[in-house]
Formats: sequence, C-alpha cells, structure tokens
Amino acid sequence: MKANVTSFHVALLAQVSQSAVSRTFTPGASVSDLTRKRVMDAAKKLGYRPNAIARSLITKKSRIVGVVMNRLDNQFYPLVLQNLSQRLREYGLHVLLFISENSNSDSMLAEILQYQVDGIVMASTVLSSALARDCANAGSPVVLFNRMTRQAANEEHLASAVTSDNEAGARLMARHLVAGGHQRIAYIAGVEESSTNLDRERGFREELAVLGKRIHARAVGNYNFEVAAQAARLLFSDSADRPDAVFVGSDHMAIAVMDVLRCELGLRIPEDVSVAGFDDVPQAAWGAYQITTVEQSVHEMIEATATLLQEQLEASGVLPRTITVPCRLVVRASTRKELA
Amino acid sequence: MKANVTSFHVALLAQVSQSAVSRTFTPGASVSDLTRKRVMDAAKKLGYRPNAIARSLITKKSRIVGVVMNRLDNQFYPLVLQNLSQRLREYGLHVLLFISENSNSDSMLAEILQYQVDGIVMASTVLSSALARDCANAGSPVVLFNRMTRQAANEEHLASAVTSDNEAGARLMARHLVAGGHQRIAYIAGVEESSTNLDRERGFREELAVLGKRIHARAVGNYNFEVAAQAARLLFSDSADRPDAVFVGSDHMAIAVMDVLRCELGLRIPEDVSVAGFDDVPQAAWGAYQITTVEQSVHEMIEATATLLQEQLEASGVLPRTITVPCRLVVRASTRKELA
DNA sequence: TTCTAGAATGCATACGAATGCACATACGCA
DNA sequence: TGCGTATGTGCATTCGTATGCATTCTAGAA
Repeated sequence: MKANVTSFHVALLAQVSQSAVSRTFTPGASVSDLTRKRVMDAAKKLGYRPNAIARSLITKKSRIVGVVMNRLDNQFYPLVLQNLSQRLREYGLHVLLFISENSNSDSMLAEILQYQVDGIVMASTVLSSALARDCANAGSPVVLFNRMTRQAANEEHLASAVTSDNEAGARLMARHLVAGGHQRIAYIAGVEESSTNLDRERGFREELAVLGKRIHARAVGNYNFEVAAQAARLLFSDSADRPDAVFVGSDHMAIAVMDVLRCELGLRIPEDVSVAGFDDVPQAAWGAYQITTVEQSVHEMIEATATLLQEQLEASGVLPRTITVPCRLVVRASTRKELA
Repeated sequence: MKANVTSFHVALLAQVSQSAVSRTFTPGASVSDLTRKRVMDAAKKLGYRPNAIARSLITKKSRIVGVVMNRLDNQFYPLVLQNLSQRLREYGLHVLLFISENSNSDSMLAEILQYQVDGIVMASTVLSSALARDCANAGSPVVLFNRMTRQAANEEHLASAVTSDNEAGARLMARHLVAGGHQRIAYIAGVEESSTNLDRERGFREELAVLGKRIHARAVGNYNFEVAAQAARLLFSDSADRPDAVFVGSDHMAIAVMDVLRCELGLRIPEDVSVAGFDDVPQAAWGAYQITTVEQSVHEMIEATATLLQEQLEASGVLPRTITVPCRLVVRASTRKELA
C-alpha cells in the first residue's frame, strides 16, 4: 500500500530528473523518445498518477467547472447536467456540482471560487451584480444557463448567457392555441420574476393580442409541481367560467396540471380542455401525457454553453455574450387542433 | 480587477505574518482575538478567499468526493445526486461529478484519482477488483451505491456498499401479486448481471415458488426505457397466452411498459393486466400511472452512504462494510387487489 | 517579585508539479 | 574547422497554504 507516488519517485527509478517526468506528462513538451519511454515504464511500474491538485496550483488552471443547479426534480436539468458533463469532458474539464438549496447562493459561490474553478455554469439562481463581479475578479467566467441577468446594460459584460428563444416559443404556442379555436386561454407562470417566465409570458401575451385575444386567467406555479397543482385547482374552481386551454410555463408543471384536471376534476384532455407545456422533457412524450409543448434543444444549448465557456477560457479579453437558441413547437395530443 | 489575493497580501495589510492569516482561517488554531479581527478586516478589504487547491496540496485532503453515475434519465439517480450533494455539503465535502458513458470507466477512474478525491461514490459501474485496489492504494475509500461487488469474499474489504434489501422487496411484491389472484405473472429484468437485478429476480422467483407459483414469462429491459418497451411488446405478442401481471425491474421501465400496454395494445391497467415496478420514483405516483412499487428510501440510502464515507474518512483502518436499507411495498392503482 | 504554564506569533519549510534559464548535445552548412 | 540553430536535459524556483519549532508574550501562582 504505497501512499503517494510522486514525480520524484518516478524520476529516481527512471534515472532522469523530475523535470523530465513532468515534461513527459505535459503534451507538447520537449522530451526525447528514449526519455519518454523510460519515464513511462517507471511510471507504470510505480502506478504513478500526476497530481492534479499540484498541477493546478502552479498552472492556475484547475480544469474544473463549477455547475450550480437548483433542484433536479424537473427532468430538464438532469438532462442538461448529463450532456454538459459529457461535453466538458471532451475539453478535459470536470464538473464540480452544487445544488443550491434556497437562498444561500452567495456562500455557495464562495465555496466554488475557493476551488479556483476555470468557469462557472449557473443554471439556478439569478446572479447579482456583486457576485458576477466577484467571479470576474476571481477570473472565473460565468455562463448563465437558461436565464439572463436582470439589468442587461450593466452586467452584459460580466457574464455570458445561453437561453432559448423563450419569447418566440411562446408566440408559437399562442398561435397554435388560437388556431385550435380556444376562447378562454389561461396561463400558469413559473417563477414570476425569472427571465424565462418573463419572456415566455410576454411573448404569449403579445402574440395573443396580435390575434385579438388575451390571457383569460392566470396563476403562478413557481416551476414547482405542487404549486402548479394548486394553481390548476384555483384556475378551475369556478366551473362556470373555466378555461378551455392552459399554457403552462414548463412541462414539469404541466404534468401536475394534467393530473389535477383529469384525476381530480374528471376533465378530458383535450376534449374539455387543452394543456400545453414548455421544454419538451422526455416525460412530455410519454403515452399518458403526450403534451404539446415548445422544445428547448438541450443539445444546442449545451453546445452554446461549451462554446461560450471555451472562448472565455482560451483568450482573455473576449467579451461575454449571449447566445439564443431557437425553439420549436411540438404538437402532441394534449391540445385540440381543429376549430371547435 | 485584482487577480490573486493571497494570504501574504492579507498579512501585509494586517501587519501580521502569513501564518497568522492561515491560522485565522483554520478552525481551532491558536489566534488572539485582536489578530483575528485585523486579519478578517484585511481579508474583507482585499476580497481574500483561501485557495482550496493550495490547501489541499499540503493537507492532502481535497474535500472532494468523486461521484460516478451512469445516465440520469432514470429519475432515481438525479434524486440521489441531489440528496447526496446536499448531505455531503454538511460535512464540507463537494461533489465532482462523472457521468460514465459506456465502458471507459477505468479511464474515468484515473481522472478521478488525479484530483486526489477523499472518497468515491459509484452509482454506476461494477467496480473490478483491480480498480478497487487502485482506489484503495490511492487512499480513496469507495462506496458502491445500489450495487454490490461480484466476488464478495475477495473484495469485501476493498469497498463499502449501500443497497436496499432488493430481495426482500421483490418478495413483498410476489406476495402482493399472488394475493391479487394473478395466474400468469411475468418479469421484466433490468441489466441481467447487475446485483440489483439478480437480487430482485431471485427474491421474486423464490417467493413465488413458496406460494406455489412460478415466473410465467420473462424478458429483459436493461433498465432502459426503449428496451423495456420492446420487452413488453415481446411478452404480449402472443395474445392467447398473455400475462395478467408484470413485475418490472424499475419504475422507469414500468412506465415504458404501461405506455405500450395501454397505447399500443389497448389494454386496461389493472383490469386486463397489473403492472408493478421498483424504486418508487416520483413519477410512479403521477396520476396517469399510479404504479404499485417497492420503495427504496433515497433518504436512508444517502444517510448510509454518508455514514460509510465518513467512517472511512475519519479513522483509517476501519474496514469497509455493507449497509442494507429496508424496502417497503407501496400499493397504488396499477395492480389488481381482489382475487379475480 | 519571580517563576512557570500556556497562549500567541513568526520563521522556515514542505506539499508535488511546471517552467524559465542555462547548458549540453547533435546536426547542417559554409 | 567553425558557426548557428534546434533539440533535450537538469537545476532551481515558484504556486499558496499549513504547520513544526522556537520564541515571545501574558497571566496566574508562589
């Protein structure tokens, strides 16, 4: 049970200097074939593994990206996490995962920065100006995932961002629902002040207006399963004036809504009421739900995230920027198509 | 934009030695109140954050736990990840996440070990003897999550493990299905050679035998959604001799099975056929599925994992051990209860 | 007042790898 | 032979923090 095999031990056995060992394990360094072979042999014999911690200390590159997520019960985020992890691994980057409980996201950020992460992906909290500045000072570029900073002007140059085109997606859905002949269209919001919700709600409202309609009723689901279920009960409490369509701010919430409508209120979908979601998580395609939704391409969003991270890592001085990924309407069985 | 504030800069400003700064940030070290205050003030003024990398190098404790998972599409694992992350954070540990794609789990392990992780949680691959030994040599205790090593005798002392009592859980389900008067009971396996599947299948088979029944038909779903759907199609291809109950190796697969049975084959659940799962993921409780299942308590399993990790971290020389968490039958609407 | 235990502090070094610099060697060409 | 260039190598230092040791300071007891 040999504890720590260091480059010195390898050097000793290979009869070369420690530098030679280091160079052998540094791509592109100048080492002769003979030396390399001797080092590799000795390393294998001793079971040597370069110490990433020590390497990070001197190179000032930890090859670690901090990823902050909120909760993982909305399946969208596990998918993001999985894709992101695999994509970053191709760059030789690794994911240090933080699940932000409630509000202590600044103490969490402190922990992240202690690890000298090369970058941060925030798919969770809104980043305050102060924190964004902290990260910038610490030399850790930030990519906001699926959310924008509030005060664009001021923080634009502090963090990159990836979002899908929430507004356009919501517009598509507005047109789809109106085309289906729905008259009393309701909206269930996510977290009200979140950029995703603001954009989706704005797009939906404005496109409805263009078509001569308006949001007939509205409730807040907070991107939360239980809260969304409550919102649905609320919206449908007045049986005389119940909506004939509900656009829900996420598939995850839409499922809660559908369960309430069908199991508790005995309504048929889409005969009695249409339900639509947003995200196109795998569950939206499940046989029992078949939710009409707006697809956010996880693949493209991850690609964009990787791009933004990389351009911040490679060259310094590159200004952060925002990439917006297009959305796509996915029509399934949960909404009525023909005019009533 | 000041790049790196080190303990020296703080020491300079606070007019103390670098040691004093270090001690101020080391719980339990000997520092006077006056010194501590001056250091803290200076640190705040400069925005100083201890460098965890440098600290790790000298203390040989990275406070990082490597977590290896397979895919995150089975919701059980995101839940585990979320709970684990939060639980470890209470110990001041952080999660370095690895999603193992297919087979290259040994190259992945090499990467993990380079980061000098304090421990490893494997919720993914079976750990070979060789790799287990590598980890032991590297001083990183391993906790296998939801899986056991194959050759217990030899590796027992190489890795700890947490599993639920898969066999007992499957027995409960066997009794439940038999009590429901089912005659042609089928089983859809997960990954055939996995310890979870072996235990579940054995328990199920043996308890059926005790009750004078046997597995009427069997297919393999590989813990995969699509494969499970195929398995269901296969099992029900002969309409003359179709099962009247299916015990599926995981809820995730059970959902695929239910979709096939209802949407493709037009069968009613549980009137025409009962379906049962394993895990009790949140989706199992969704209105459209309401799956009778065997609960694996994520909470208890995480607690056990944390315990095992901690006892390996604290004291050296403690032998690895296995904790088995009890299962519980959760009866919902997807299985027939009364005798037919 | 003197002595002593204990706390507080600073000095110097260590952790393990990367790298600037100086030097050695090899090769090609005039 | 001589010079210049390219390549390979080792020495010594560096990254930022923790910590053993020696030293100083404080306070309490004799």
